[in-house]
Amino acid sequence: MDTVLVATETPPGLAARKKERTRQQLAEAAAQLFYQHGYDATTVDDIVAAVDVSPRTFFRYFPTKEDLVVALGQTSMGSFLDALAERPASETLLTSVQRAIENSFALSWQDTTRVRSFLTLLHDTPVLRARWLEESHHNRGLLAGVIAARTDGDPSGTRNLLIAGAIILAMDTALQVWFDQDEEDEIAPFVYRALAELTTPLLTP
Amino acid sequence: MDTVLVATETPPGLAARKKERTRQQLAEAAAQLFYQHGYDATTVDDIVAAVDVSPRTFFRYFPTKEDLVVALGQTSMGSFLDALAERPASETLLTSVQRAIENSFALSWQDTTRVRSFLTLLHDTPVLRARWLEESHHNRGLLAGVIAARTDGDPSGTRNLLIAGAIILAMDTALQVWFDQDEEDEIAPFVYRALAELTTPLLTP
DNA sequence: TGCCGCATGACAGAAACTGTCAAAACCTGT
DNA sequence: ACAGGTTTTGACAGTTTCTGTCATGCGGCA
Repeated sequence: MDTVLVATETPPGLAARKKERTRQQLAEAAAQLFYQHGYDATTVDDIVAAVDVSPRTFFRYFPTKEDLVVALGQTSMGSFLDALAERPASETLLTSVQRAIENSFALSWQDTTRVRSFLTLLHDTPVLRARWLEESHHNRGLLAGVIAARTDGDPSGTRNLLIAGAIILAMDTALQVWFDQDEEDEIAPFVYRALAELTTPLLTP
Repeated sequence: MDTVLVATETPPGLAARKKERTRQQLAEAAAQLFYQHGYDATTVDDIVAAVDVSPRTFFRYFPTKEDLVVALGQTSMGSFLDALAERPASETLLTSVQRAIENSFALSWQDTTRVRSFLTLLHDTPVLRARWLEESHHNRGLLAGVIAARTDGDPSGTRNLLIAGAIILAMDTALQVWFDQDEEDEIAPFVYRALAELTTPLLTP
């Protein structure tokens, strides 16, 4: 996908590595503090104090405090879209989606306690939930693009937008239902079940 | 539209009316300013100056500046849920939804320029879009409750959540598509078409 | 080593909120 | 119409999030 097999590959360099490290440290510190004291009770000053950078620097990494939720929720939507794009258009979209999930989300769903922590944070922080929904909305657009490439090629067509939305909806709903039941079962089956149930939703009397 | 023919009716009282009036004035002033200068360029001070109340008072009516979007987007979701709840469970959910829409949303969708203004605001103000999505998320929960009452009575069941989500999804998508095409056609048909297309989404190869 | 560029820190400041308390407006009963 | 109780409002101080700006410093490179 990007620069492969070039011998003189430039390994990110010290500066780039340091930058990525700071970003990770900020996200991690924020996660701990959020999970411990809650989102509102945690100030940006608290976060930067834990990493020992200036508040100004924080906002160079994250445009807003809310945007941390995108870093914390780093599910592998990118890999999912890549995986889906590579599935043959000859198979059913439903199976393509399932295969793509197996090679992307399924991995991040292994760590159920991590997922549960994140969902808990979303559950009782409306402003973060809003920001997360906006992220889902964005991802829906990307997904519509991938689906369009399989079919008629129109990423703004009603049908493709609907299908993309439905897939995101199934994932969201499945996570919600998984979250509501307290068992620490695997997450993936919930998603597959939700996807299956979507195929005949509005018809029953 | 208000207080007709009842002599001894307790008309909300002077205070209550004044309060409602202030709320409306704030929302209206905000709408004008937002549409004219944009959301970010409009400060709370600007809004309260137009209505001549103190900034502190504004936050007693709207917890945050973002919450204005709920007042501006006052589509008749309440009436829709009421109307849907009164439809007989014997008819298809799809037709129940259509009938309910005819008696609620269809009316507010008449004013296409108003709807377009609102959608434009949502379009280029991510933070408002996020807040609006959160509102939709909330409404989805209410809708799931109404649907549950028609069927198995479990508002947290996967199926009911999915169906509720799908209906909201159809509306959202329809509005989006209507917004993207520039014609000032009626909105309702777009929604009905989206609802119809949802009945067989994931099956095509 | 010396130069360039980008990341950082240290301000100052705007804007969105929040708590608190006194003044004003409204409502109730006489 | 008026007194007393309740509710709403305004004023003020303070916190928190976020932004512009500029000087300093570190990493990259000749």
